[in-house]
Amino acid sequence: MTISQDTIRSKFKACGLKVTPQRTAIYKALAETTSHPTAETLFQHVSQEYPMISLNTVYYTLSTLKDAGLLKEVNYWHDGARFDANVAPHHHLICLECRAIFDIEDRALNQIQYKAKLPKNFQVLSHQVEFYGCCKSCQKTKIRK
Amino acid sequence: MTISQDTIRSKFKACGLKVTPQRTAIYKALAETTSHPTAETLFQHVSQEYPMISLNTVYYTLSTLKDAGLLKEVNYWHDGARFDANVAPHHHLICLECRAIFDIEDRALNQIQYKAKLPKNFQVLSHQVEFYGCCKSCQKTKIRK
DNA sequence: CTGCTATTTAGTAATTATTCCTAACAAGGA
DNA sequence: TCCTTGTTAGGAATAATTACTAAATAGCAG
Repeated sequence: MTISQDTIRSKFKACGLKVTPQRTAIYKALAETTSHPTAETLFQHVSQEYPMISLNTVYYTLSTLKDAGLLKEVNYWHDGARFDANVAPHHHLICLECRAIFDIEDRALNQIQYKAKLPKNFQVLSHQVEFYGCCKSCQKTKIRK
Repeated sequence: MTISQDTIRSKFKACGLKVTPQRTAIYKALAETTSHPTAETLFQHVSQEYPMISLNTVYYTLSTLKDAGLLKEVNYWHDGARFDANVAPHHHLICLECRAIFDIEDRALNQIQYKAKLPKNFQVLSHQVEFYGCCKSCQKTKIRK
């Protein structure tokens, strides 16, 4: 799948972002794959066309595009592992403000594996549902501001 | 909530793990909280009782207990962020072997927020379902071994 | 109870992913 | 065309984690 320069241009314009070659190349590379690449992978890809590009620029650009809503991080959490001695299947509420994690026990959520349409050639071993939002105490803090 | 030394001892024995004071303290700290702490947080907590403990030991222990199935990582992914230009709600299949990520579009999964029993005082903004397992090509590789 | 061995621990160094800082650069409006 | 501000490149700094190694110790065999 390809995406035209014009399409990218208008997306950037709509977000008030300048249309630079590097930014365009990074977004294009991401939009034309379904492989959910890392920053490093994108850097290597874009480096072929722009050998002078810096990894820093890739990070900066990804951050900007994310703030603009043009991309998402699959794994919201790439910093600091978080551990849990509760090894039974359960799910989580995650506060985007303070990064608190709350448990959810819900039988229906444990069963979704059997209700969703999943490809047969992928062997599913477990699953986990993550709800993102704002916890009770952060809601209060926000109002204060 | 507290967990007895004996309970911990028998859990370790059942997994063939030696019962050491440090390991016991780390597991106890984790099992007695629902806060999903980081390695650093656990280190600080256990340091109060064992001032000589090293952060390294905490990592080693967490890794060992994880392999033994006595704990889980909430955020399987704490390394390398992965990006996606598809900002529409969708879900993922994640291969635990090669870390490949595949998209799942499933209307039912998009709706689970309204079916699950969630606490009212948490403001949910979005959610994501992650299925973990083994992708097609890694299944083949495993058989070869 | 004693000694042996493999596992575990602590300490240090190395690695990886990411962010910070700054000066040069360039997109796009005036 | 010029200016302003956002963007880029490069180098340094930071944070989380892993690697390496020698000393310590749990738990088994005798």
